Amino acid sequence: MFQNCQDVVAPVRIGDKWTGKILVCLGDGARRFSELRVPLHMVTPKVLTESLRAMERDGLVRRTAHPGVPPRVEYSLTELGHRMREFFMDTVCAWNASTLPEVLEARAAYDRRVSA
Amino acid sequence: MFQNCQDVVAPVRIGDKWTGKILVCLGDGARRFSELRVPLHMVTPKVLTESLRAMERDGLVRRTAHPGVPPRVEYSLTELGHRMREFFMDTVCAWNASTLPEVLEARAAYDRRVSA
DNA sequence: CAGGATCCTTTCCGATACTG
DNA sequence: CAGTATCGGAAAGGATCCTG
Repeated sequence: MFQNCQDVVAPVRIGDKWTGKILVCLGDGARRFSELRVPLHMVTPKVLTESLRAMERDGLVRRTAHPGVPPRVEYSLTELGHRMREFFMDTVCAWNASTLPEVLEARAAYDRRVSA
Repeated sequence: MFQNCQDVVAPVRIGDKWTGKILVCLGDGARRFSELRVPLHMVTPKVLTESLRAMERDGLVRRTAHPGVPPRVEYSLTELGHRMREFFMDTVCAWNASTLPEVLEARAAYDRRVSA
């Protein structure tokens, strides 16, 4: 799902470590807190909360708490969040992917030089 | 010079803290190590070296050492570096700038809500 | 002049445990 | 379930001093 956005090599980043992936995960609909943790490799609740709070503050994400027990909270993208996701996927990830071969080759060449 | 790329609020980032600014500074020609430090608010040599090394390794920057005493080292953008700079300025910074008002308003509204 | 070496602070992030 | 609280390690970034 994140083939084009692997943070291992991507030089262009958005928000913190999880912001981009959260945008993608929420791209096709609302998700609950626990549902989000799965595609995010079981990121700890603390960190996920921090990322979601920041995104909510920036107007990218909307938090909807359904009353009752057990609690049920859903996160979804705002209109700005959707635009941010499009920009991230179509522009940033696309550009990262397109330049990746050049960067990798440059790194290999550099490493060859310094180790020599 | 960095009006559209202020890292205070920019959600989209490139490389480390100084990468974007270095790209811009080298945009209109080669610069020496010390020359680079000025527009970068006297970033310490250690950090600047780290950033430049990473950019050199990624094939964004070319390092040219002119022999003699005192030493003279010039940094310039590679072709990939120029393309990266264009992408950064025209696409990333432009997008940051265009969404900035919305983000700031969202933040203000959020802060008003939580402090209330 | 162009950095390398050291030390230190800050920030990010993960692990674990607990709660309404 | 959806978090919060606390702790600890790792990494980023900066201050200061030193060197070819």
